[in-house]
Amino acid sequence: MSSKKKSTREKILAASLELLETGQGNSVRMSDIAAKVGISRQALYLHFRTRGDLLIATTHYVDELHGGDARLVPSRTAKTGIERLAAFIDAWSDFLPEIYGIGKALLAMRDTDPEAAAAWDTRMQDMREGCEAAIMALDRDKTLTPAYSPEQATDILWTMLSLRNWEQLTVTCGWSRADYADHMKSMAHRLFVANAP
Amino acid sequence: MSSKKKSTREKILAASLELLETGQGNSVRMSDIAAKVGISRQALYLHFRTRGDLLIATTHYVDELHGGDARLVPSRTAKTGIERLAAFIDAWSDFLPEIYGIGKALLAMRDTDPEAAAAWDTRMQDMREGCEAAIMALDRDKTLTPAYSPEQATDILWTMLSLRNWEQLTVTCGWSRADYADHMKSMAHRLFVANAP
DNA sequence: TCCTAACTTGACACGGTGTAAATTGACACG
DNA sequence: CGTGTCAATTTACACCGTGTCAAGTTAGGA
Repeated sequence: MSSKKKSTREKILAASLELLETGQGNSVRMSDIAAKVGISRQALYLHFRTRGDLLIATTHYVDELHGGDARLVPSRTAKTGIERLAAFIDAWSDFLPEIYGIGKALLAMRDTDPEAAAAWDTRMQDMREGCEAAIMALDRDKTLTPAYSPEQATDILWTMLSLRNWEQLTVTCGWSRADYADHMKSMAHRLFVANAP
Repeated sequence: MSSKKKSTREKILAASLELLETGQGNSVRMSDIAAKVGISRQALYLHFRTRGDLLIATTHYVDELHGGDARLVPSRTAKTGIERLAAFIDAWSDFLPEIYGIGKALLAMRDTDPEAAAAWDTRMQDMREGCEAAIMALDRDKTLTPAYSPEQATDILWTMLSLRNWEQLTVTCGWSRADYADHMKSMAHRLFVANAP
């Protein structure tokens, strides 16, 4: 933003993101990133303690690039709970493809790197709050189905919207991004809105 | 079954399964399995070419133990599509916990081991056929919602019932197995049955 | 000019997988 | 009884990716 010539640190983050974005997930190696930046593998360790650190920093970089919270604003200004739910799903549908690669990488490290797991978990926890807010808005409007408690409904919505499900539906089942967004909204409506048509 | 003293191969498979069942997934090493059996790590390679092979063989071992297809029989004998859908979800809910560990391990190897990926994929493809059959039964009864095509409905049901979703709902959200089965049935009903109450 | 920070090269330790060769021990068969 | 075979053993090593370390280079600023 400020300086025209990017710092090495930024170049590393950009390269890391670019490699991750192709969906290679965990198979992106330190040497791949170094090669892409045009520096030695060891130089990466001058900027990031471990691979996990670099991946975590990359997620922050993504937030910075794409304005993180800002994109959820429309969902917060929605009038009804039903509109809020739809707006939230739309915003999330746009965001998901951008964090696909990095998410895959962090998820793959879950078992071995607690820090990476924590980084991903806080992100998903933030997202869960959005789910909860939408469900609560429905509840306030008395349009939440009595079939589930607000907490259960939040669990379900949160799970439905997971990165893995997005991957399965788009990559494996071949759904377009529009299909994904439309059907998720339709599903959420059928699942959570009382007396849905 | 036949011989009282298990062959080393069987002992290996049993040990592998037992370690995997604790949900450690990919972090189960060859040396762990060897130690559990009480043989040397290298001896494992006399029975299985690679770690991937061993994991794949372990999935077949699970099938053998738990009768694979047999448990889906009730769902095939259901009278109505609605009953069939519920019976299928019940059967799957019982099966899921048994393949959790091995599934996690195979999924973790997806990116690096094509054979392991293929082994898991065929399994999931079989399961998808069950989803499809249930959806088709609804369609035949004219009780499938017009909101989704049979294929889309199959995609959705298949995704809903994924191992990852089961993991998130039970492990992370703390649902009991009964909660899982009940809510999945309820969700499927709301999503797929026309004019669901 | 000299200092410093960033980066380089080269070497190495560690952990995990997989390969190879020589050895032991048990058991069956002629 | 010997002999062959088969399972399993030990030891040693190659490969790969991460992470560390030491010593040398280069560019820019005081």
